[in-house]
Amino acid sequence: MKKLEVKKGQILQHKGEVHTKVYIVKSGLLRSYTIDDKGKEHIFMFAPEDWLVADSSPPETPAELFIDAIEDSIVIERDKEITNGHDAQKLINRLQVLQKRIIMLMSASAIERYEHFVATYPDIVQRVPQRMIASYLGITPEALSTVKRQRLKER
Amino acid sequence: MKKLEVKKGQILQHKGEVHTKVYIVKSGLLRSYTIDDKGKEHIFMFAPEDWLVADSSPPETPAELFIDAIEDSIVIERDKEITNGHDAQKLINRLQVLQKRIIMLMSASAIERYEHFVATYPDIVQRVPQRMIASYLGITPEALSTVKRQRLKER
DNA sequence: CCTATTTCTTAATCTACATTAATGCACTGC
DNA sequence: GCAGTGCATTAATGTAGATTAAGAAATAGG
Repeated sequence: MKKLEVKKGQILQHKGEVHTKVYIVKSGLLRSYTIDDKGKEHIFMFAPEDWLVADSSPPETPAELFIDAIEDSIVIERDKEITNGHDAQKLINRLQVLQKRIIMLMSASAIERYEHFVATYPDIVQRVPQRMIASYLGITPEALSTVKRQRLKER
Repeated sequence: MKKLEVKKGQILQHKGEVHTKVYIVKSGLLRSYTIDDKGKEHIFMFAPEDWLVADSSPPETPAELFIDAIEDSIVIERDKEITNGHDAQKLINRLQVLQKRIIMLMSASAIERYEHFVATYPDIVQRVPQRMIASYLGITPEALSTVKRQRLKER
């Protein structure tokens, strides 16, 4: 359990690593993401202040996610093993977030996903480049551009 | 904490209900799913023997998922509150499953998702109708049909 | 500052999957 | 036993979003 100061762009965890840690963001902004076999990047989550980022794989198995800093950040690094009762609630919160995300990905169009994202994470929209939002939504930056244009026309 | 015997097709939980329970499958097969605003059904998870199904929303908020039985089943019903240390590991397992599912949905094509599903849940493929597999994969039954046809040609 | 690199936008074309519709098949229940 | 309903498959057509390409705008770094 130690405090880290990370610079924008710095990588905290690589895909494939074992015994990866849990990161609690005190200030700044982190993200977790994968790179698939075609070399494409897919953002799994953003983690602003007070959020927690970690790969959900068990400590002994290789991580599926990279974690890096989108802004200069201060984070607390912890071992995965420490799971007390207080954490159980946090785990359930995370489950809920992931459940919502899956339902979104399965049932909503690009426009709907964008609307939902803007409504749910208004501050993050301002802080990250468009291409990362596109990556989070599961679309290309070009598609996000058109979505935003259509949105403007409709008012 | 009680034992339930449910018949094929019986609904255990409706979307919108509060204070929903956790179900542990002893035998048979359950599924959780949502119905979107366009009236379309999307299967969130299958739960065969020894799996656990539940909506991840906190007990007081309305559930997002329906849960019903695909086969006659025997299940244990439990309250969500009871979360002991032993459960923490189960929660982490679930997180991992959901994390994998999100990455799949974002990075893999229909064919790849089907291949992965067959490889990961070979027994479930045999037990559920095609349209439910399609729904789980996030595609239409028609698209699943073509995927399977292409697969046969390639051998 | 000024240049270089990355990011964003726009438009043209392409493609995976959705939609629609028709047909054959299995299961169900009288 | 056979009508009725739901399910799987096939094929024709439609469409959201991907890909490709090129220019404009923003950012970074010396």
